[in-house]
Amino acid sequence: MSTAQDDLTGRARLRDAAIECFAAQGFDESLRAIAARAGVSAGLVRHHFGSKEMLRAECDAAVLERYRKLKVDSINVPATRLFAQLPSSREGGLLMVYILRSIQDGGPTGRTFFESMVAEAIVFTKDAVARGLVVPSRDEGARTRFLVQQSIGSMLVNLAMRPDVRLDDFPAVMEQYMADSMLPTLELYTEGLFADHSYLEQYLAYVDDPTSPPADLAGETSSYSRKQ
Amino acid sequence: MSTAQDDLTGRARLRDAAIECFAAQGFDESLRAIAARAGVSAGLVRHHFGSKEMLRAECDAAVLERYRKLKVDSINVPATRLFAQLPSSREGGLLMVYILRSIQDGGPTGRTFFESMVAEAIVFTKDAVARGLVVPSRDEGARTRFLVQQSIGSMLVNLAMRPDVRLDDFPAVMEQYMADSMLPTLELYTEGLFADHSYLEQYLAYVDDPTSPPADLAGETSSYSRKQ
DNA sequence: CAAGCTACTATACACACGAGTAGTCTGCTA
DNA sequence: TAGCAGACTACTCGTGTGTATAGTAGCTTG
Repeated sequence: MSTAQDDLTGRARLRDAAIECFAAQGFDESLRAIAARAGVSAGLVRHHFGSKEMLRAECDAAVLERYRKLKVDSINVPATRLFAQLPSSREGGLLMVYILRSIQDGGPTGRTFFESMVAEAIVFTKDAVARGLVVPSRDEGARTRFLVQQSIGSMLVNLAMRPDVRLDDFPAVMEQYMADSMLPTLELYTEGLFADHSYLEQYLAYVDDPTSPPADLAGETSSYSRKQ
Repeated sequence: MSTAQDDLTGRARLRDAAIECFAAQGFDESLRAIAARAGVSAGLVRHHFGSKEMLRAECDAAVLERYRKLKVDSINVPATRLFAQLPSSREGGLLMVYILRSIQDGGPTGRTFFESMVAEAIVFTKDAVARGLVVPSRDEGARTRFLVQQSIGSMLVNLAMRPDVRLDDFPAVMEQYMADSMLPTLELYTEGLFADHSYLEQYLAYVDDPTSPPADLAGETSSYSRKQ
């Protein structure tokens, strides 16, 4: 077995450097830059991992494992929000940014992360609804998936719109995001956005009877059927 | 000036092909693939645009212009939602996907698109609040920016999680996204998510007096609503 | 002490991309 | 018909990338 000793040598240093480089710059970062950050030669990647693809696979696995570990470690430390409760520490911020990069990349790894989050959010939301903390939905699965998509997407856009992420301020990125989004999120989740129920009711009437015209935003004008 | 005639020749065909390739595959798509899609040689790019960067700059400008045009053309055709009302037609879907790719890319062009959307959403929301359609916020600017970030991010994640986008089904992508997200969006915007106001109140109390402990998720225990 | 293995470096190869150049074809004009 | 300007193609070049190979230092082991 190889845990503590190897974690000090090149292999683990290379993997950790790759995780940080991938998180900071994206998965197009060159092997030479990763090796330079690890303080080793570039050829060492092949010696230890065989290829860049295998290096990334190991990074993905390591991040997923650390993410699960961090999650179960904090399961008894309830956060103030439903989603994105973990990026407090540097480790959590790094993992979160890496996962966001994976989703931004669009590959199968990002899908795995995303589906994993959706799955755990579904059971979480189901419990919250059962306990009366969250209002029920007409389609729980669709709502939860949508909420996760929104939360992840919001963080992803926030990350992508930054000029450049310094390699060390992962927690700062996440903390500032939470500082900016906490109030709007709580407002939206608590008080909603629309002043009345007309849009929702009109949509429900429309899906129930597609011949009736759909809702119209500028409700004072004449509503004409848009399309079917 | 060159409009109708040149639109049939290589330059405009190349630009349109580049827009579709960038939207479908991202901005890493090679010039050869773009030229092949346009049915011309790769060297033509340099002849007409000078470099790939300049080609993309022209694509960005063209998309921005078409986006504005499509927006003002549909200003008298109110949509059913606040955001993302345009991707009905093929043109609208293509432009939307291109803009999403720009934001995914993270460059200055994406920032321009994003800030433009935030700016127009702010005036839009302000009007909606004044007309009583939307509930007011404690920080209108932050809320609107957050809502745009969420909407864009949700579409972006939805796009990124797809295995591959066919080059012709841009409207299908957007329509399916809207079909999946319409109900959850209307539910969330109309009915909110939390069953009561405790989380929001606790947060407001916390920011008002940071010495008090922050909110706790398992908050069904004591409801000390210490309102400011 | 010597053999051997492991971690590691340095260098080189193959490939793809964008960039650049020269030459050909086409259509208009005088 | 002659000529010319622009549209367009085919080819070459330099660079950066991932990959592969040869070789070296250091520690382990019989």
